[in-house]
Amino acid sequence: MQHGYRMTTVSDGTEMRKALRDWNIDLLILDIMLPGEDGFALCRDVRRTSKVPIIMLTAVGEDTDRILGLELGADDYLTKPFNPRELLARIRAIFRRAENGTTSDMTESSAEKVKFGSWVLNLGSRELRDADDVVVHLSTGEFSLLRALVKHNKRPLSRDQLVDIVRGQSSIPFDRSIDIQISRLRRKIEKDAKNPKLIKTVRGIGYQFCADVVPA
Amino acid sequence: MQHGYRMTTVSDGTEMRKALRDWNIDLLILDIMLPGEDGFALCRDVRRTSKVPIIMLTAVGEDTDRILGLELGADDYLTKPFNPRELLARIRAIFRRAENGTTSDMTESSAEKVKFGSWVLNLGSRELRDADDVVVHLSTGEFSLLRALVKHNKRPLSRDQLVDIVRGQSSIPFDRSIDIQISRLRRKIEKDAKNPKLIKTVRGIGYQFCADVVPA
DNA sequence: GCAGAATGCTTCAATTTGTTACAAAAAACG
DNA sequence: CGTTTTTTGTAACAAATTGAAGCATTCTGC
Repeated sequence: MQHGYRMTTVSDGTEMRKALRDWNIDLLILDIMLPGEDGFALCRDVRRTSKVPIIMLTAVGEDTDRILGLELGADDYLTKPFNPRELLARIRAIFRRAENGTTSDMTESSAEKVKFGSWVLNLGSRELRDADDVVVHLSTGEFSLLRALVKHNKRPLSRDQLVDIVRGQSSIPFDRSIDIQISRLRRKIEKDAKNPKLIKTVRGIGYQFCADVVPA
Repeated sequence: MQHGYRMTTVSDGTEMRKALRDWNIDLLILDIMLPGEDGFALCRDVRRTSKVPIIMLTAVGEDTDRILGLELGADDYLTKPFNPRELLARIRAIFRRAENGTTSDMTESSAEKVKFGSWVLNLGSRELRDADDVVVHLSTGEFSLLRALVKHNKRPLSRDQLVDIVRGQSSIPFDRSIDIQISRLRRKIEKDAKNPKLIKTVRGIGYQFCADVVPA
């Protein structure tokens, strides 16, 4: 324990992943110059599964490196040699920002099941159940779309964003496929597809999931 | 609009406070070397009333300054000369962190619902309900406009401001589209559209939302 | 009251979105 | 493999939304 923080030191990427899995890590300080794996690769890798704040640490002070680190998902960047007090200040700044937020780990913050309206969506088994616990079948695309909307609850998502999330690629200029999927999804989950309460259209922007989503 | 961000430039502390009051600022980039007030004082001052993220910007690269800035509540610190791409990366990093969180403004209790007159406007589900809890359908544009008016309650807003808020772009010289949207909105929410009580016209200026808005 | 300006509002065309029907693609099955 | 079923996307059209044009109305300062 130092300055109120408990810390664990690891020596390579494998140990890091183990620590992330076995402990509740609130902040990661990542040295780019690790033996074995490259720090950037590690950073990007962590970002795929977790939102844990990352401070990159390195002797290299080049702009491009710092930018690359930040763009890969690091939250801050510090160049060696650094003043320990500055590190501490940056750690505090990050926690101050995180205070508003939820838990940082996507894998556990996103509960296995979520509830909205009278529906329960099981994200693991990809099952959607109504109030009577009856499964409503969703196709792969419909489930992905719904998951994306639910995940970014109450935030309008552009068609491009949705295509990107659902299909993992940017869309062609006049792609209407998302509209059709939205239409199909609405037919399944909205009581009145003409007056959608869950998936609303934001004209000129895209779509927005409007219901409260709570872990269930 | 640049890189998806809309920005406003101010030249001193007074203007900054005005902008913070009149607009919904999501991020503050603060140059320490301001004329008049000291950047550090300003930073601490902003922190007293708001959680808006702050990036400090300065030519002084001394450790002590950077630490002081962070300890005063800045979220990040950038030394001039800086690479614009790094600033952009840091801005994105801050928003990424904030994404988990709630609204950044303490003064605005993150009220999901607001009440005015006999109406209840749910900002999350984009629904407007009357005294009998009946939903009155608003188009995307109507909702955006109403949200803008409600947000800047009791303050006259120019057409330019409204277009800017609603459509995220500055308007062309003789843009009357806001008038038409106002007209449509009045028809829906005013008891007597000829004698508007909620949305009043401020001749030569624009429009003003006059009712008391309270969290509900 | 009058002229000029600002605002209100109707009409209508352009754009955006919703949905149906159908074909292509993919998956499941034998 | 070929067949069947399911899923997905395209084309086409319907519906909703929006803003421009233009005239009506209201307001302001004489």
